[in-house]
Amino acid sequence: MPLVFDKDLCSMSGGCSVDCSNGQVHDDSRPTEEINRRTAKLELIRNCGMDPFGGPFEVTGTAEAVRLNCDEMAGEEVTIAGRIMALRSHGKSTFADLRDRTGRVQIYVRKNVLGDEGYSRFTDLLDIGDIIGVTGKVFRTQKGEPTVEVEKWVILCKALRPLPEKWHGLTDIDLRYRQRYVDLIVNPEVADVFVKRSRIVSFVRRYLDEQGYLEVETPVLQTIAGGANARPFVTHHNALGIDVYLRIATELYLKRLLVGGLERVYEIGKDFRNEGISTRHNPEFTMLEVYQAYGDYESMMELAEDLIYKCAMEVIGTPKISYDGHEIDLTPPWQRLRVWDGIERWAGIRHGDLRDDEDAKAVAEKLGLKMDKPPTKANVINKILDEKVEPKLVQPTFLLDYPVEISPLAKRIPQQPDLTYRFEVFVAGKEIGNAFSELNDPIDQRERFLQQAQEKAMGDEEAHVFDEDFIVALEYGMPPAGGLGIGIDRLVMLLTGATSIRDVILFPMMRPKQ
RNA sequence: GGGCCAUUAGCUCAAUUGGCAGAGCAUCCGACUCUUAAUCGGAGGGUUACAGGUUCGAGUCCUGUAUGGCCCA
Repeated sequence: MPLVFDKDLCSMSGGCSVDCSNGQVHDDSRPTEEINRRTAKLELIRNCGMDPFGGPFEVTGTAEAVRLNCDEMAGEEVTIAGRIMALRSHGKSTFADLRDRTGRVQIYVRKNVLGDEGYSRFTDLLDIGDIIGVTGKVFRTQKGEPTVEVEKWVILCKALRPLPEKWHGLTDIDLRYRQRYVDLIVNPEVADVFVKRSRIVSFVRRYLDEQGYLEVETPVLQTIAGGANARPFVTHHNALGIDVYLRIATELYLKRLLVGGLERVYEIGKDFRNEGISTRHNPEFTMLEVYQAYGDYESMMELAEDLIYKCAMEVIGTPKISYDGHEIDLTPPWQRLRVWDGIERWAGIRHGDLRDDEDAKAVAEKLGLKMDKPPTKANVINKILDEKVEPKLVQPTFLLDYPVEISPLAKRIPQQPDLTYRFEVFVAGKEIGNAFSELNDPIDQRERFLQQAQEKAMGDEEAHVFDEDFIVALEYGMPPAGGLGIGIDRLVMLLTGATSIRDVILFPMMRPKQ
């Protein structure tokens, strides 16, 4: 079907009978009519001596600067660049909204300023979604809107696809995640979340750097995926002819660095766990792990509450946050609650009632727990914490002194050797951190690994793997230390109010279409 | 893994009991030099996610598949 353009434009470009059905790609997934219309304009733009895909362009201002300093800048010439988000044409003049990284600003184009040709080029060649640069004087309209009256303009990139509707934007959740770039263009609050995320990560680095921690990078590809209880992704190294795993934690390598004398190290990076996807889980996620020689889980509690409190102050300016209907105050010191006190309080089970696997079976039955794993002591305790205790921990809470069975890398409490110096941090019922006094006794560590190997043999695919080399490292001597892990995605969720992890990950894992 | 729900124009959504598939925005044509969800007049745009089935007739009912969401495990 032939497209007919404005008569002036056609004469200007020396005849432009554009037939879009001719030689155009037809793909069901493409809005072909609109794409063909816009594609046809590329030639017209070139005929006008412009490059539809532009080149470098120097700006002297931003949308935000014009908006904020409109009156001071009135009459001044400014050059800005951005994407056309809206067009309001009035015949011989047109208003448009231009958006750059700082926000939106209105521009005003008039025929008696640009001339007949300049004006018709603007209206005929440009569409919503195109990126342009403009130069003009700042003024305030009668309605008070800060505006740039365009004297010169240039196209910097022609957009071939139309943007979603201006008012509702893009709401289809599937499309928003798959085409995050469109989401970012039309839903400004999405960009805000990722700006905050960047500030959070940047603050964490600054905070730790200032306290003398060294940022390091340890292997993502590992032959033994340890440091956590989770199933890894498997891949293959061709030259070595071996399977390797994507890491599930950085723990064991960072502790090797403590052996090596680095004393204060941290890593911020991706971990990968081969498990389900939910509002709290993405298969790849960002984890902070920090290790402090000569510290313990007490010093890690101080670190965790201070770091997160100061991070909130830095990024959102207040320790009081609203999250999922809860009003939460991150001001230290945070509540401390021993695991067994929590279990007794909310499940009515006492430490002495759950000593071994036999007790566990009875307890699971008594509480009516639906166990998807064998009802061992470790699994039943985990289940009780998951279902009965953790959801109650709305205000920031350190849950302390975890059973040794579910803490294979944490140091035992000498007076209660079935418990460890380990805590998890909960806010709004969600785990955001995990820490312990690190086990540095190689003999005990070997026993723990053996215990885990037994669990694995009994069918627990998430049990910790045996890592002989790590034990060798411990045999060289690792200073007593505290270690802390904080899920960066969870922290970002908390500080941005996001209830789905996918809202704080730019490109969350999605099943491919078709 | 199980249950429930959703999928209709580029986007956001309607469509009565199974009876002609619609609106707004976007697009195209026309008018308009201070609008801002601009306005006014006109036009085009659909394999109703996909594959089957029931029926005179299916967006609507049934079966299966795909993707997503929520809940449960």
